[in-house]
Amino acid sequence: MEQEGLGRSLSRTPQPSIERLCRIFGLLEEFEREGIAAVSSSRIGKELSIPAHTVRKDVSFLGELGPSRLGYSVGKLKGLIQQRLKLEEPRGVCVVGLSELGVGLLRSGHLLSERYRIRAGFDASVNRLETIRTELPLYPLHMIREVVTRESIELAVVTTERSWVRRAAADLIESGVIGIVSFCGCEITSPRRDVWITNLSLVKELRVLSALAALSSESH
Amino acid sequence: MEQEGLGRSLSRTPQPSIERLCRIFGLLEEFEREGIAAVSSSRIGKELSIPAHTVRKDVSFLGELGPSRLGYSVGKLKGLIQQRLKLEEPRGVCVVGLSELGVGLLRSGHLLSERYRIRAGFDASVNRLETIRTELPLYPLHMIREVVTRESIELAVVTTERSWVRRAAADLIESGVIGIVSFCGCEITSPRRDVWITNLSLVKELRVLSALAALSSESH
DNA sequence: GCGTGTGAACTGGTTCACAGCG
DNA sequence: CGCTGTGAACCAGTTCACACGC
Repeated sequence: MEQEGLGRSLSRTPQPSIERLCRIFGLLEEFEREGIAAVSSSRIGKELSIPAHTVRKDVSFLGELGPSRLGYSVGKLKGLIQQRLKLEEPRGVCVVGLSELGVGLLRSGHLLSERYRIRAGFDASVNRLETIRTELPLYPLHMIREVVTRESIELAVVTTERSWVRRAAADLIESGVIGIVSFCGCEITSPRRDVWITNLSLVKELRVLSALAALSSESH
Repeated sequence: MEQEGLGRSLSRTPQPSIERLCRIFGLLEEFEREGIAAVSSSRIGKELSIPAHTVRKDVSFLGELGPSRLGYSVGKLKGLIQQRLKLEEPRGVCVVGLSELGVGLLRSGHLLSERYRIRAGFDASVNRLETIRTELPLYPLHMIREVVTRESIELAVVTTERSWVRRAAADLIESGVIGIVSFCGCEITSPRRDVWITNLSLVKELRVLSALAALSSESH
């Protein structure tokens, strides 16, 4: 006797599938905006460079979608992903480190889904804080714990310089953040199993691209 | 009779290994800066959350490192990765799309390795171009082909809004770019096998983080 | 026909385990 | 002994192949 349908847990879904489902979700939002009502696994696959059978397999991890064999209903599939991946509830976000890149992210926050509202910015330098013109509340680094707790911020994007990241991450985690995107050029690892960290690095991406290009051209 | 040592091609190295090697390379640069001369596979692994044997396997794809059984020489390993992954030659970079995020990236370009120099910025709006204060040369979008060719720019970071990405990517590719990092919130795919594209999206990362957090807490 | 859903088969990348060297 | 290097074993995730519904 096992749990069925809605109740089944996704905990044994492979992480790559979860990531693809998040990408699919973003694509479905676009389709919805364009007024497209139904979409096939192969269309999704083409758009995201994922084989159609992989799309179908990923979707099948979500459980029952109900019958409809002429492509997925954009709305239904989007709703299902949202529900099963717990993407419905809005989460407060903060930006830590307000150098050029940090400010850029802060200011482009309106491009994020409205589910991820930027609620605060932090920087080590009070002088710096004063020069930044924005309507968002800005605070010095040492107020992370107070503010993150008060505003129940759950996600953070960190763009400080190397020497500050670990400290900032520790403070964030202590204040109950559940996920961190680090964009500092160095990598940090999570000290706790219940806090997830993603490291992004433009240099790393540029390196991978040049390596791939160089290696693929090398083999004729 | 097969090719040996220096000559062996990396073309059958798994792509995940190539990516890890690029991350290892970044770490080694840090170690070098800190004056650390030797480092073990387990140290590297701990720093990057990669198992030590995977680090060793990845390194072994590079071929001969020469004998030294008490950890890797930071300098030698860095040199080897650089050479085998063709990371030595500097590559010109441009930023396409100068909204908040684009300007942030443009302005934080000095944080990139000096191998990746930003040589130009592009935006659709001439008005916008005029308001941006920078020493870097800025151009309207329609000059991509001319400028990219002239300056032999090989890599691009694109942060335009959705509707412009594909056009911009097409122009970039036509002008000989070998890799594109798209940071537009939507995904684009490469029309050519010899041009590599990486899609980055902050929203996607935030979604993955909340999904992982929600799912892992769900299973007690 | 075209499309999804899914157990079963497969495979590339990871992991193991141990030889070899300092 | 610790640490690298690597063929062989393994397995998670992908891919296949086919049942079923429109």
